Amino acid sequence: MMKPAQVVKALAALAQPTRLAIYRLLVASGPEGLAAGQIAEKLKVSPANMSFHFKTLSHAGLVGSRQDGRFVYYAANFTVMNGMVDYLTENCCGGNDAVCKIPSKKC
Amino acid sequence: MMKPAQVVKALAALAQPTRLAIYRLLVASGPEGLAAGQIAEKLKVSPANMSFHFKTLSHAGLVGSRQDGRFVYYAANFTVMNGMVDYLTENCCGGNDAVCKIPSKKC
DNA sequence: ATAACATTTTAAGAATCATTTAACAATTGA
DNA sequence: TCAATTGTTAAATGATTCTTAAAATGTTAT
Repeated sequence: MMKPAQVVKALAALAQPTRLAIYRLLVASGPEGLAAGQIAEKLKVSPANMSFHFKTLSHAGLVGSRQDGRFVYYAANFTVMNGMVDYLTENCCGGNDAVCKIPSKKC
Repeated sequence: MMKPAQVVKALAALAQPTRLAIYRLLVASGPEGLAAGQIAEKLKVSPANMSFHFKTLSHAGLVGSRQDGRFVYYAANFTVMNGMVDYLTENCCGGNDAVCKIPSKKC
């Protein structure tokens, strides 16, 4: 189970319009990911601001990066998001199945 | 599907140690919820600060409240969290099942 | 080497957020 | 009614965050 501080960091990383949009683009792009510049262009964000947001997402463990030539490719890492959801729904509904409103969760 | 701004608001509401702890207590407490004072005592948070955080969680749609005598009971509302998770995982892995790493999600 | 390209770093300013204190409602019981 | 209990609101302060601009790093092509 993730530690609270790490969950907070992941939630905070996603709680920003630009970063949320970045993350969703990467989620939809699969393991190959996208180059920083492609995302910047698509979202109309300056390179410097892009880097700032990537650092936050990286530091939270939500994305990884690899360098390919002069491009840097970013890709979503689902481990942290899965952990985040598990943390939020842990022990949900006090163990009462009948009452549980979380799909894919057996309370 | 939720609007981005609402998702950001929900994520931001949970991206704070005290509020995350509050929410988890409520998730585990089921539909009956807990009185504000019980949570404040358990988490060692001042009433004023507690109210501040409740307002944030309420405004994000993550919790609801009802008055019972002189107590105010708060309870988790799972709709927004489910919507949040759906939003994050929408179109995940570019539709490639084999690669998907999200349990309970059929890409 | 030199220039062009892709991204990161640094520094600065404005905006937002969390916490505390004190004062304010609302409900119950004497 | 009066006092005690429960919780909210408002104002003030300190800390964090977002954005921009400028300079710097690393990579490729000429």
